[in-house]
Amino acid sequence: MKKKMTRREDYLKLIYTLSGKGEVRGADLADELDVKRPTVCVYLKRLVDVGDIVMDEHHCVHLTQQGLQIAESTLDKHGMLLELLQNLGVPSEVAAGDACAIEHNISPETYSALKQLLNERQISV
Amino acid sequence: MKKKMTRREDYLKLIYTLSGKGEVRGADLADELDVKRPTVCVYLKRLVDVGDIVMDEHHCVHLTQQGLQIAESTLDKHGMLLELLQNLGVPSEVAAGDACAIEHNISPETYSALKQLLNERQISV
DNA sequence: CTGCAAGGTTAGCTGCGGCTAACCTGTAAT
DNA sequence: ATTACAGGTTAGCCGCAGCTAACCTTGCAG
Repeated sequence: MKKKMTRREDYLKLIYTLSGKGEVRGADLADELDVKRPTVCVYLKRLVDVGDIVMDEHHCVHLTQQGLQIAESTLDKHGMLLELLQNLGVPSEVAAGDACAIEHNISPETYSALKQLLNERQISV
Repeated sequence: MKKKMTRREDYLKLIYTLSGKGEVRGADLADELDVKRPTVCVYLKRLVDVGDIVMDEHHCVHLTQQGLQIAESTLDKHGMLLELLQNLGVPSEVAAGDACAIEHNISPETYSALKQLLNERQISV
């Protein structure tokens, strides 16, 4: 029975995003994820263990190739879902929340089907 | 911070479904949910506490009005998602799994939007 | 150079939803 | 009537992802 790291994608997505704005520290993550610093500290050690990130000598977080791949994949799903829901008329705020909730749980098949649906609807505008 | 009973809807859905086939016992639930009997036993006590079910003198499970409402609402979402995904070409098995994963997390707005989308597509066949 | 504030870490706790081992109970079969 | 078995329950454990309190380590201002 493999245990699911339910917040893994949330951390990696955020690290990816923050990486575009400079060095990523635990306190930043805690702030954005709305959890406390010790929680982040402990979780980052697990992400190091599974090979998603590395920490440099200044405690800054960097994605590994593996972490980068997961982050990009998750952000891609998130973006697709957000666009689709907005296209369907769901208010942006609500759509963002739903996209976050759904993105961790869709199969490749559903991803493809929804993406194609989005493409059709965008073309037909 | 209210703790989420993440499996609540799964239990209620299943109790609702099994109720149509006779008395519902804990062992049946354990079997279907793929967890052990003690796990079910403990969880059922929590469902009693929150007012979703009652247990009769023979240890059989019955939905309260509240539990019934949640079960029906969840099954409704599940059915809608399943139909939609199938309509979009996602294989039934996969669609069922995704519907299960998504049904717990969609907002009323997204529900409405997806339902309307489904209606449009069904009409346009 | 010193000291404080910001941020990292550790220890120890919580609730959730699992598990096993062990025990209790009630019905059905011999 | 006895017994065996199915099913319910209890106790005690686990890992996850939170928390607080307390501590350690900086780096920067003065």
